[in-house]
Amino acid sequence: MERFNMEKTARTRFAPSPTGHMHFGSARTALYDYLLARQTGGQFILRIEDTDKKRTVEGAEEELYAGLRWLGLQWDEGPQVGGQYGPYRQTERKEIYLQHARRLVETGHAFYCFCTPETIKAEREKQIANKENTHYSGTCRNLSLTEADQRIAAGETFVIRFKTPLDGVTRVVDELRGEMVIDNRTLDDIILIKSDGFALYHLAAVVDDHLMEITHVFRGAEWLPTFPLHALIHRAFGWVEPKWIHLSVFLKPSGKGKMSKREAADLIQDGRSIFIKDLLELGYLPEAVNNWIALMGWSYDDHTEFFTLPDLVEKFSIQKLNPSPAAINFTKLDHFNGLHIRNLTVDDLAQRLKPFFEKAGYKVDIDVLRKITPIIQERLVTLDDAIPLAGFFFEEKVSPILDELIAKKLDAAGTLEIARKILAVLEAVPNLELDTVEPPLRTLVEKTGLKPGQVFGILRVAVTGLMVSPPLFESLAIIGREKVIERLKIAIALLEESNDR
RNA sequence: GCCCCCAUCGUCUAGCGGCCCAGGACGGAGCCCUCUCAAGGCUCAAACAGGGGUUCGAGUCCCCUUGGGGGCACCA
Repeated sequence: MERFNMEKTARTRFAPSPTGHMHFGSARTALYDYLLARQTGGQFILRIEDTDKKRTVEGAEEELYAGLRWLGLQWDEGPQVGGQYGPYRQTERKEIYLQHARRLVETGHAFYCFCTPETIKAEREKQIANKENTHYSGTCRNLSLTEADQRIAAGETFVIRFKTPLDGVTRVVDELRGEMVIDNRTLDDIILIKSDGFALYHLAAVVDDHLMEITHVFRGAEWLPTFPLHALIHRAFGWVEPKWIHLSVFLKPSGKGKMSKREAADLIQDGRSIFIKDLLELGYLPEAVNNWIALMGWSYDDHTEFFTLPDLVEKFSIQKLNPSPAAINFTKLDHFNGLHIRNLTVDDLAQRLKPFFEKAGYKVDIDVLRKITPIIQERLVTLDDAIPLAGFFFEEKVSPILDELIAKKLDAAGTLEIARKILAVLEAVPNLELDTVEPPLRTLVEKTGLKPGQVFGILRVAVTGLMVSPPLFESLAIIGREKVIERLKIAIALLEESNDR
C-alpha cells in the first residue's frame, strides 16, 4: 500500500460536460478518480460541468450516469445521490461563481472588461497579421472599480477577466511530470465570467474544487497549457491547491494524432468504438473495459495484466502512471474481453448472453443457454460472437450448404455413404449423451479408414449448418436425439438429390 | 508562428545508475494438443530516436537536435 495514500482520504471528482457521448477517455479519468477514492476510503464525486448551455446535449447527462454505473463506478456525491457540497451541477451554482469573481476583482486579481467580442476579434486578427502572439491587449485592465461599477449600472455588458501577472514566472507541480516553470508573459488575461453571467471552466472548476474540498484532480493533458492559470486563480483566492495529475492523451490506433469526431463515429463500421454505450452493445464486458483503460497509462509491474475492479482499487497508484501519449489498441481490448469472459461463472455468462440472443430474434430458454454456455465460453471474444456460433441451438431447422457438407477428399456419393453410416450409429444408440455417442462414432471412423475430421465434419455441418462450431458431441447432447436425427436425414436427402443429378 | 508536454519492440508497457548483450502483454510466425474453431502449452522474430556531456559505470541524470503530441475561444 502506498504510504502517501494512507495519510489521508482522497476526495476526487469526475467533472464531465454533457456535450456528447461518453468515451473511454473520460471513463479512464473517472476510473482513476474512483480507484483513488476507494483505495483511501475517501469520496468519488460527480460534478456536471454544464456552464456552456449552447453545447449541452439532450440526454448526455443520462448517458454519463448509465456509463458510470455500467462500469461499476458508483459516485458518492453528485446528481441523483446528493451530498453535503452540492449542488453538483454548475448551472445551479451561477451565483457562487459570480460572488467569487467579484471577490477577485475587489482584491485586484481580476477586472471588469467592457471590450466587445468584435473588438477582441479585430485585435486578435491584427496580432496575427503582425505575427505577434494573440493575447488580450489590456484595455480595461486598469479601470477603477468605481468606474466599472458605474458602467455596469448604466447597463453596459461586461465580462470579468483574470489579471494575470505581467512578469515573473509561475511554478506549478504536476504529480507525473514534476515542476513546470512558466513565463507569465506567455499567459493571457483569460475570461472568468462570460457576458451571460456564467462562469467559464477556468473559474468554475477552481472554485468548485476548492469548495468541494477536492484533494486530487485527474484530468486530461490537454489542460496542461492552462494549468498555470488555474494554479494562479487558486493562489489569488489564497487557497491551497489540490494535487494535479494530468493524464496522457489517447491517440488514434495509428498513433498519428488525436481521434476526430468524424473518425470516432466511423469506427463503428469496423465493429469498434470509443463510446461506452457502443462498447456495451458490441458485447464488451465492463470488467474488460476497465481492465483495458486502466492499463492505458498505468501499469502495476512487469508481468501482471489481468485486473478486476477490486484488484485495481487495491493496486492502483499515482506514481505508476505514465505521462506519455498512448495509441488506442482495440485488439488488446478484444484480448481482455476474452479473458474476462472466461473468468465469469457459467451462470453469470449465460445471463449476460441472453439479451444478445434475444436481440438476434431467438426465443431463449435459459436452461438450454446454461448448457450451451460452457462449450462456447472459451470461444467468445465478445458476447455478440455467441450468436453466429450458437444460434443453431435455438433454430428449428438449419440449412447446410451442399459443398460444405461434402467431406474433404470425398465426393457427394462418398459423403452420402458415410452420412448413412453415422445415421445408423445414432439410431442404434440409446441416447446422445457424450459417453454413449462418442465411442461408437470413433469406432465408425476407424472402420471407414477416414480421418476423424472428415467423418465428424459431415455430422457437424448436417447438424449445426456450420463449418466451425462448438465441440460436436457436447452439441449433439444439447440439441437432442430427435432433432439431430431429423437434421441428419435432411442432409442425407440433400446429398441424395445431388447424387441423382 | 508562439507556449507546453512526451520519447524503450508495430502497439501498450517494465526499467526510478551497476540486477538489462533490456522483461511482460497484444498482434505476427512456427510447433504441440485436437472432431472444426477456440482455449491452453512451448519456441521464434521484434525496441533503448540521434549527438554531446556527467560518472569507474547510462535505457536510467543533464543539454542540444530530431520526431511525435497537446494548447493558443465569451468550449470543456
